[in-house]
Amino acid sequence: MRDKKRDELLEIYRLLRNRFGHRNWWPADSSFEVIIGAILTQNVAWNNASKAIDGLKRANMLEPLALNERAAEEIAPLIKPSRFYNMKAMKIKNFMDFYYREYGGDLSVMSAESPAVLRKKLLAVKGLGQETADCILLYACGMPIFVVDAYTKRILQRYGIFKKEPSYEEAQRYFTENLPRDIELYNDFHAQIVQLGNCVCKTRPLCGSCPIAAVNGSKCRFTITTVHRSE
DNA sequence: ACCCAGGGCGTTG
DNA sequence: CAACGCCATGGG
Repeated sequence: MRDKKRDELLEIYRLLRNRFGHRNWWPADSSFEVIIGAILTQNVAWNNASKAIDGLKRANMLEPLALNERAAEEIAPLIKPSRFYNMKAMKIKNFMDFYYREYGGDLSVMSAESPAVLRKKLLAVKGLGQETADCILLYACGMPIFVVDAYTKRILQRYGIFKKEPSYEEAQRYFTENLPRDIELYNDFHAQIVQLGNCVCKTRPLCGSCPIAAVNGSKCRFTITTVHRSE
């Protein structure tokens, strides 16, 4: 059947959704907070990023105008829990410069760009890579862009869809070419994958050294029905 | 005392 | 392009 890949992906999503319920992403009070959160959560547990967000909020810094006026040195101490805080303060700074220079600090103006153009512009901001840019496009701008992370690539490999871990582009292409162009599906699918990564068994089901979710010749089901929730 | 988290950049080979 | 080192906190 021509829709075999599509059905397989939808089956993975169904398993996850059935296990975890709708994830209702992105966890934030505003779209602007999504953008800052996307930077702060780079290579760190969400718990840490969340603390950094609280730090900004307590200083009344999680607003475009306030954040735009502050130097990176003033932002850094507020986001220490997010790890790599000096780098991330500079990344936030770089984004704010771009945000005001190009769009006057107005998200609706930025969101009026075409997804392809905006993606390219975001990637030109130092500190925003593909995953961060795509998180902004999908979760802040509501654009139909599938977000790939380390877990996503591992799923494709451990399911045997790819023999080795695919590149970001390969993984993204696989999802967007085989799934219906459905923003809500893109939204929750990625959230489900992250939730799976946060589950605890012996080790995390999708962590690099997980013995349970390793390829075993047949299709890996991640022991979805047997892993425990981390929450 | 480990290990790893919802990455990205700069530098090598 | 792949494979590194670097950035440098907090929870299990």
